[in-house]
Amino acid sequence: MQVATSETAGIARWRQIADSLRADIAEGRLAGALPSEMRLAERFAVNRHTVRRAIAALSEEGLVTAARGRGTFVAPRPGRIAYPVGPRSRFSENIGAASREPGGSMVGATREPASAEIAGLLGCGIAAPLTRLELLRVADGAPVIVSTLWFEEARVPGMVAGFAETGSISRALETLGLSGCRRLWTRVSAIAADAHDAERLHCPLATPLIQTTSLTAAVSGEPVQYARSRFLGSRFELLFDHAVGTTTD
Amino acid sequence: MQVATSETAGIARWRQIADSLRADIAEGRLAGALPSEMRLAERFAVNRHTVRRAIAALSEEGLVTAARGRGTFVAPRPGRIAYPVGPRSRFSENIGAASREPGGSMVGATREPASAEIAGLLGCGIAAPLTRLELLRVADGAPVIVSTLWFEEARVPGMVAGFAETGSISRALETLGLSGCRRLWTRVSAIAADAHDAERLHCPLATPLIQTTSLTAAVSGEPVQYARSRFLGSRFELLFDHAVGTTTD
DNA sequence: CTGTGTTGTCTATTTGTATAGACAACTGAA
DNA sequence: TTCAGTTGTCTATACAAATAGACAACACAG
Repeated sequence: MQVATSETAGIARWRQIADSLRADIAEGRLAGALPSEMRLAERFAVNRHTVRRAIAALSEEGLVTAARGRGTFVAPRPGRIAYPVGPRSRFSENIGAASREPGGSMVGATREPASAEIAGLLGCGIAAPLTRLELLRVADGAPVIVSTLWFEEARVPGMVAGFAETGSISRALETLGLSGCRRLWTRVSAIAADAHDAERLHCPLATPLIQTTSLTAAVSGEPVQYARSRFLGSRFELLFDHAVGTTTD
Repeated sequence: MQVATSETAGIARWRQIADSLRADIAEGRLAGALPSEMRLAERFAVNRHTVRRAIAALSEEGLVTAARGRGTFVAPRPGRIAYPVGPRSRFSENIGAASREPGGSMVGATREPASAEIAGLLGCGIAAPLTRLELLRVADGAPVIVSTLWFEEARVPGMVAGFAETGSISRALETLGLSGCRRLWTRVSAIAADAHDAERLHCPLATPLIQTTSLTAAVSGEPVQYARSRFLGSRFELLFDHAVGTTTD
């Protein structure tokens, strides 16, 4: 709720106000009618036009709709999706469980040599040929997750065609005889959306994203997939249940 | 690596460049000497002065040091701390395990009535008196985590004094006969640092933060603590190990 | 020592952001 | 119908950001 008064840290005041209002909407602190432009201008200690600029941005994103004479209203929009993450959690099931329509598509596929990092994780040779897939996941038609997946070609061949045929990574793995794969671990950090991801996710530049990396292994324990995903922070809350005791200690 | 060319989305070009370079540094893609200002200006398709402005910001943050005639260099700085999160993971142990000096202080303590949300989580009455603590955690003297903790006073009395005496939440709980507490679950999202947290964490406004909420229970299963924490995204990577199988499915 | 490369500083201009004022057009309650 | 409240639009000005050019000061290799 605070807007930097003098030093703006390179972020326009209107953008700060838009971000603040967006966060309030995401956290459920703002719903229905927004305070009037004049009220918001007082609250944020800025000129009314600056508030208008912020609201215009939110309107463009579809988060609010303004009506002359009546006010500005938060558009009906689902809150954060509680997204469970575990050894076998899957996008379609999670989204379906949240009563959203899951969907997605492959937006890129390429072949590249394994970097030292990925080689170490997948247990393959440095520079071994990898298949790299770029997936865009949507919920109710809106893009929400961008993922980059890496598979070693020798061990997991034909994933591009497999995904094209089955529309699902786990089903494509199954057709390769790799059923029962499980995620070994997930690492989570937070980043700001760059122009590339912002375009894919239809969000403003520098929107906070949850970034995860994870390693998935076959039943044998052999790593089969390394993935890096970016979730819209305002749309997701990853849920890790410690009830059975995650063995980090 | 892309800077918005025409429409800046309310984020100054210098800020975008600073953010991009900061991310590269955080991900280990940039170390030692940075490309020269002229080279960076070419890469980002901006005037050299704009690059200088970005570097000035990073220099202010202590991420880089510039030397006339020699170039600009990434300051020695630890990468991301892999921070395990589980039922019993604790700040001091995690930071110590990462060979950093843990520290911290209570920066705020207040009493407030339980909101419906917190009442539901802690299993107490709405408007029941809560103790709310604000903690600032540092690693090697640098602030890295801001946490807000809530305890029901009737069940967990005197936490302010307890933390003041012991310097630790878990030890304060132990003096109340609440040993063996465990975290039941952790939820993770990503937010942008507001002016308040930015000041506490000594980071630029809107820096991406990992936000977690978690519920901790006594051995009896009775909830004793609800916490909300904000971690610097560039300094942390939360690690969730699924090896034993987190029961989210 | 010279020349190339790099950062640092200064001046100037253009563009974007923020502020200000005013009025139009619409809404909804009294 | 009137009036207070609200958003929408237009014009104008001040300040910050971005760009441009030039030169100084330093580093380092040949």
